[in-house]
Amino acid sequence: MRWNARNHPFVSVAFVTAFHLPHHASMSSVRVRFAPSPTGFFHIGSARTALFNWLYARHTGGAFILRIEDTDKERNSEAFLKLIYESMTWLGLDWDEGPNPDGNGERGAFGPYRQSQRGAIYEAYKQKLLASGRAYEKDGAVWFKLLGERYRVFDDHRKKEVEKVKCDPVVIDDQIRGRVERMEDEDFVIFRSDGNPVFHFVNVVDDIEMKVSHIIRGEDHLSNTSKHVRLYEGFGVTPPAFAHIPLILKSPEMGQGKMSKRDKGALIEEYQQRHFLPEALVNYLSLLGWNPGDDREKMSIAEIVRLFDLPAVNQSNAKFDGKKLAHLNMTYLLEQPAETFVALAKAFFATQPNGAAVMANENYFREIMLLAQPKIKSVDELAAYTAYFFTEDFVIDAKVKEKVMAKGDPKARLAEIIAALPTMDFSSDAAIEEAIKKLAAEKGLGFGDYQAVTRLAVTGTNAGPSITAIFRVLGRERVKARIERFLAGAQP
RNA sequence: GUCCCCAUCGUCUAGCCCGGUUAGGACGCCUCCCUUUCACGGAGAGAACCGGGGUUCGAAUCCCCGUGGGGACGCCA
Repeated sequence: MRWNARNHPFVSVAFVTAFHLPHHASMSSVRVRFAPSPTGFFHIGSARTALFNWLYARHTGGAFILRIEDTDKERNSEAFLKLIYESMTWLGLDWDEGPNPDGNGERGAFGPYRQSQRGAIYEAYKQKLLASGRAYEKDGAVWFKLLGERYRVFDDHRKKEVEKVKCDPVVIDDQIRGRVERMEDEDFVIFRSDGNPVFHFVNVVDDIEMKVSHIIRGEDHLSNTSKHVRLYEGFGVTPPAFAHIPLILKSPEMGQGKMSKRDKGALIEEYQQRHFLPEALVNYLSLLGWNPGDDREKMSIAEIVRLFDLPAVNQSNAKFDGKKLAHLNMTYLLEQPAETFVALAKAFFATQPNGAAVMANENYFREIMLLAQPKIKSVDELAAYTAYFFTEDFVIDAKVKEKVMAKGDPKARLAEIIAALPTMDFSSDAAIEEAIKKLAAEKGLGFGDYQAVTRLAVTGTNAGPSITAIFRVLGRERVKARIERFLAGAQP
């Protein structure tokens, strides 16, 4: 089915209602939550789920809750917890309720927001089920009891006999997928024999207690939803709206299946370290499984917030494309004001081993960064792209050298440049250009005959800012020294 | 194996609900232009309706069956 729930008759009323809702209306009853568990690195799939929840909350003027699902004592870690706060903050996904971003204390009227601190609540809900006969103890664990006739059957997959319950299928009216039916026909554990509640149980209890109105989560949870709906029924509570968003899959060159933590580009931390612009990442992520319904791609966060809605979310999984993300990052970089870009560059070089040396001369640094701004796709490319400005110890690209030296008499051109250098006007790019053009004209040559070889000698590459800008910034003496050294063949 | 979800260029997608398009855009790739290299920018090329049946004058669009992809089947979350 290629058309989506935007057109689904069941949700069309909800769509119209949401559409006419004033943005950031204070009276919105929408409450959504992002509920990660601090058991691993914060990856792109989690970020996208968080983003869609955040977007929906901001679009409707509802509340965005961060709840920490730290019931797995074995695998939790404080470091991963901190990473959740940091990554979300970096992405600009601020939450209205939940632990404070610095990890000290929390905000919101429905806390505590860490499941590890909600034991008493879970216990009370367990007692409710026990008292109403919807839960029972077996093998030291507590099980949720389905209603219906029981029978036993051999399960091929699990290689054992299991007890099944005859009951009606659970019907889920998903905001994105429409009507989904699924059979839930086995009792399931809600408290482990070690006394700890399991995910399905705490998830539902918390969503009830925190008055969550829309559960927006990955499609991998769609098959859990039938369990959750049965639990809501068991508590006598109407389930919230569900919206299962498509998954992010590996790109074809990465292989098959869901994007996993081991895949290149899967971790938010990675983009943070590479100094990607968070707004570019957010823009890209928003386009994975959603679009504004027209050809717009580059959008400000505010615009995405305004346009985003659940029925417009796609139903099919999307493959991750690092190239498109890089392109988007470049377009954002291109439009940064000079001061902002220089600040970005400073933040990046502050993390580099030679950063202090590179930034030693403020004006020199600034000029070079601005020369590089229109040329790079991400800030972390600055190190390699501008390296030869900050060291005499740069390498000559062998392949480029071979190519450049093969044509004409490049050594003669270099000698001519050296000869012209002492009287060359270095006051502006235009003056340098004029001088080189004059030299070329005298020899019956063109600017290009000097450009490539000079660039090779002075920078070691065939890519970079204009050669005139390089001359001016480097200064007469360094240009001369570099060309002389190149002619002497002293470099590797 | 069982159940659930999904299916338009290599990739992200528009079009599908409400049948009639030269099937549109973007990334990537290629060519050309601009140009002082490399980028940017501009122009263009190439590139898709998974297959088969139906329904219909007419199907990417509606229905069915395959196939393919993804997910779930834990005292993980």
